[in-house]
Amino acid sequence: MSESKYREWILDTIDSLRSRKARPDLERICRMVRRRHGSEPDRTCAELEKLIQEQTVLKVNYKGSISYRNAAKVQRRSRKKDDVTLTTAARRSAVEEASHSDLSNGDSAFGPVDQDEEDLEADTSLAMDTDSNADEEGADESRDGQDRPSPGRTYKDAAVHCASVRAVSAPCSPSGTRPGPGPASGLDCASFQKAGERPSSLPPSSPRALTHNDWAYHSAVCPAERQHPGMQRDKAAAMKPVIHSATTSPCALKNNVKKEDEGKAVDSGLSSDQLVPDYAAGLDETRNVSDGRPQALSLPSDNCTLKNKIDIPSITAAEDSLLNGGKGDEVFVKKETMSQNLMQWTVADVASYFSAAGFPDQAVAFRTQEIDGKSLLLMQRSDVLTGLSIRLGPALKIYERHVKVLQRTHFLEYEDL
DNA sequence: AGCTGCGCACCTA
DNA sequence: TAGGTGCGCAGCT
Repeated sequence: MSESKYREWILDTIDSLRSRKARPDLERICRMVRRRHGSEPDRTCAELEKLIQEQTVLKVNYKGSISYRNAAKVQRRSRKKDDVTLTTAARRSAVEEASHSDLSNGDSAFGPVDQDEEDLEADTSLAMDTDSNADEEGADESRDGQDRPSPGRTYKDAAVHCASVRAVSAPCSPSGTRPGPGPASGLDCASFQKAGERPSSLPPSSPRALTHNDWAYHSAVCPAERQHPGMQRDKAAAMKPVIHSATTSPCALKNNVKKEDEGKAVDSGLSSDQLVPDYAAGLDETRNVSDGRPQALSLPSDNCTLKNKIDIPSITAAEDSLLNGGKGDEVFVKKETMSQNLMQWTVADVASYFSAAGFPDQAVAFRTQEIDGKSLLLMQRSDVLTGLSIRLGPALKIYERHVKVLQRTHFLEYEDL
């Protein structure tokens, strides 16, 4: 309701700014929305964040400053390359359809996501400092406590509050500090929503869509990393290895995955575009992984169908491998086992899974909503974010790290079989 | 003062 | 060459 209203306002505002050749940045958007509709900048900012998460709006770093794009329009731009990407994209289509169909309400704002990002996923981390982590956090705060008094807050304050991004992105700004040499570096942080976000039929705002120096951020998820632009690179670099080892070690994928990654590095050169969806989620995940949490997620219930068959890392690795062209048999086997079971998960299994994944509170919500394996496969982003009445933070993590991964893996496997 | 329109330069495909 | 983007400036309210 009010959300769609905001969505409309914000998109109109972005369009309006664009039409008058003004940069659709946070400040202008907030100002215009306020002037036209009387909405508080904070609120506008929060809503904008949501739209970014949905990819209805793309957040990009263009010529050194943050701009927002109406994803529905951006995506019209580049199709050619998308066609190329379709190879992989097509495979995901099933999942993607499921996860996006209602999300974007036809806006098809699937911008920043593209397999390119997947390709880059690993390496891109280097370039991603740009991001807006603080942003997210700020936005989250706004969301959590929207009533938060913002007396006398100016648009700029809001901008700062919501998009500390700017400060953060400064380092990679135009002045040439963009991480990484040349455009190739532009691609970075990709991964975040990497796979599965875009219906194959929507070549949308593939990275290419945002040309120039656009960097799309998915500002929703990934916080920490982005906050420290300076250290991000290092951090990311440091993490990379962690990711792999942590991810692969448990299973036989190890070698395959590693090779894939090497390949990725190369590929990334291609897609090097500018799109930089917040891939922090990935890093975030990484962190968890290294913490040893989700990864070795041994399924909780003893009687459940999942039992010891699944472990997040293996799924992820398998997926990565798959999405990147990996063909390790082991991967397939693993996945097969996993998704067959997924169809058989009971409500209790699902709850146990999330509980074991570190979301005990949210697991209750799944149980309450009677989400079993089949339902889980049908869940869309919006279902997870809003349908379970769970907090946005964990909801995002659950969706991006678990639901989406499970769905993707399941459908991919389905196609492969 | 703030909003709007737009010429123009820049950039990518 | 076409099309997207946005700076910078002038005019308007």
